[in-house]
Amino acid sequence: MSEDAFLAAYDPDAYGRLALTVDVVLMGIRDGQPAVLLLKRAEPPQAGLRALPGGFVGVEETLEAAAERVLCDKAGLSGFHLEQLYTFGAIGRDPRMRIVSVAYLALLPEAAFAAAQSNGAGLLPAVIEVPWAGEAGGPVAVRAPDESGSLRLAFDHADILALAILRLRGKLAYSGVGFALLPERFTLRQLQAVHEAILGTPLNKPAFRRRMLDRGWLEPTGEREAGTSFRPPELYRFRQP
Amino acid sequence: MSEDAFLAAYDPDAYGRLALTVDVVLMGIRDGQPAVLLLKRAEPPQAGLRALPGGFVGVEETLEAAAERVLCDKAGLSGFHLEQLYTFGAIGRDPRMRIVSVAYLALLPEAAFAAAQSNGAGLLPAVIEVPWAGEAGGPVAVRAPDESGSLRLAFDHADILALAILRLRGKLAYSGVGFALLPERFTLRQLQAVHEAILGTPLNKPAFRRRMLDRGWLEPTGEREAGTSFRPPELYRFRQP
DNA sequence: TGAATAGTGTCTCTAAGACATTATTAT
DNA sequence: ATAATAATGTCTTAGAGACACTATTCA
Repeated sequence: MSEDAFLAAYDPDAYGRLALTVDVVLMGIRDGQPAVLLLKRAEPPQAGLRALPGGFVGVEETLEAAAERVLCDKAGLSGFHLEQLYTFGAIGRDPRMRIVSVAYLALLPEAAFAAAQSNGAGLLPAVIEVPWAGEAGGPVAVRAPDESGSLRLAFDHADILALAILRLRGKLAYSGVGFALLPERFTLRQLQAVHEAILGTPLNKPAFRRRMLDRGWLEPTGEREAGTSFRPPELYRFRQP
Repeated sequence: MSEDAFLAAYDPDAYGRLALTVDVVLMGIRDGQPAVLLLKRAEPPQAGLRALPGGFVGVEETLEAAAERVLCDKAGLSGFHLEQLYTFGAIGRDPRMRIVSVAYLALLPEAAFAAAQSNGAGLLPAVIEVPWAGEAGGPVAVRAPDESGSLRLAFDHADILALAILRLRGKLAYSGVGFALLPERFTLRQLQAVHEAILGTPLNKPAFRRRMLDRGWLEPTGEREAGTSFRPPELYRFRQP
């Protein structure tokens, strides 16, 4: 049957219902480590587990608009880097009903990440532990800051988070995503710290500087960081090449 | 409102309906050029334009299963490389109703690509013209083989196709996707031709051979291509490292 | 002046491009 | 032998890692 014929004969009530949601990975750097903002589930199923903030997609709402709405409603934020990750549609991923979820990744600079906690409806930061050295990915552990045990994530949210880190790692080298985790003006040291946190490995300082400067991504502001001790580093700005 | 509260109060009939489909980019190499299998739309809207094969996602059906069903129903094929590309959810992308579509990319070796024409329900090959030299992407043109004018694609299918090529280009260097476009046994020349067709640029032979062999992806079969003239090239097999 | 951090110079090593050369087969 | 294509050797160049060095500021 052709798509048209199917569509012409399609009766939405003849089949069971299928819901579409977005889940947003709100990621930032906290104390030099990758971190994510999670809700603690109050109700069953999976009460007590941490979950990514999410919401249903309205019929007259773009997927991206739905993700922005979640970012605003749950974290009180707007205007940050947002990109689609992947769509999760396993049959039993939500025990209540068939829910297909489009996962989004939002990147927050340190200040916005902190602000989301005060604004937000119960969003709590969790440190992302990255036990794998940087290849094909694998399971990801999260823990509450200053605690040792790892938190369990609801539904398939651990998979979503693992994909977010993986995507971020992959895009870090050839795209400007790293800058979305920094304030408007930043030092090269801060930029390198962000890259090291995401990649989970130390980087070579001269090579890193060369790469970044040769890319043409960095615009020197001429200003230097105030209030620091010793030689104050130069502040740079991100310039889309 | 929390996700749970929303869900508890959620009445599927209180809102308008939103449909979920999959659209599949069936891609292969034809006469040394990237090509895609398209349906010619018989009915309005956009009758006469070419469209990607697609179908609705069943309530008890995985997204990937839906894509495989399309691959089987429309092209009579099964078991080929299939990966999710992106989810398209713009409001007006389909004029009939709100349809969110999860795009998939299927990669077919030359034989399967040809077979899909005879098996299939009106699938026709179209050559993908890649006018951009290899950077950030852009509009993609398709034309019928042996004709010069470019075909118009229905809905947002040109965007989907552009993303498919872009994804393929990006993954070619560091993943084994290229092998999905070749038969089980192939020569290094054929492999290089596939890479050149996808990237749209000639490659250096010794460097290409070194890269491929050093990767550990290639297993020599010890056999050589039969029926060719002059020195017959060695046949290799893809081995997941 | 010394401590601490910012920033650079330089050597080496690896990998890719360019180009030429050798190898193998059919006629 | 010659033609045609497969496969390799080698030189050069670009970029990354390692490491040591210089530069700048505060106490």
